Amino acid sequence: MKIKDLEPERLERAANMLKAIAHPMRIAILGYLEDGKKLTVTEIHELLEIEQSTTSHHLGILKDKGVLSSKREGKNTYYFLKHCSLSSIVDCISNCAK
Amino acid sequence: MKIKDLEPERLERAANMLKAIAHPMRIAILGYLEDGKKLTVTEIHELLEIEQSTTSHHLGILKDKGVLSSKREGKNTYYFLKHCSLSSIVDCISNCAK
DNA sequence: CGAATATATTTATATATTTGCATTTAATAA
DNA sequence: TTATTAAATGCAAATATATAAATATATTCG
Repeated sequence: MKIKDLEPERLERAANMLKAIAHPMRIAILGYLEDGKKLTVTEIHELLEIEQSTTSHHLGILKDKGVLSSKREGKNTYYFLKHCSLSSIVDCISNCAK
Repeated sequence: MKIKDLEPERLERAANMLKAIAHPMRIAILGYLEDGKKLTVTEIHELLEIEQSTTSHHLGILKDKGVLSSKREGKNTYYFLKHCSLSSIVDCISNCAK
């Protein structure tokens, strides 16, 4: 499948997913969600040492663009990778960014 | 190598590369540069049917962030992928964007 | 040299993103 | 019910990005 054969809507969706990932904090979030791990908003906000609302915003963006899914359990909401193959994007880019 | 072990500067560089890629026109450009192909600014600007200056800007961003390299030959400047593995990012994301 | 062609840069405007504070909603426990 | 904890949302200010028109620079040719 050649990239150049992508229909415009799919191109747009792919660009939006990449745009969602393309932020240092959000790459770091994906880093914590490798290997099918599931974390709550509070856990991520404490790991990254950023505001709770900022964390929630970032997670919302990642979920909205189809990068993450979430599952509520009681008071907590767990976030996790929607497609586990997405980890490989960050692996690849971090290799190229050496 | 775990993503979560990335140092902040590398995280920043990775985010900038992804941000450079995460744009429909620039994904389309990468599409034309698969398999080691080299194209000039004019060729890309005609293929995508966007302004010459806009094309040059996009190519400049991709080059500046380490996604593309360029080589001048006479009047023409050829652009091409710096790391051919970068095609796989777009392949992966376009799969997930189904 | 001057003309033509290819690319890059400058500039301005429009639009989008990031962040955190304050607030709100949701779930549970006392 | 009220209090507590977890998460989401509305808002505003600062910052960043996209686009295109106009201009500048570079290379080749006559």
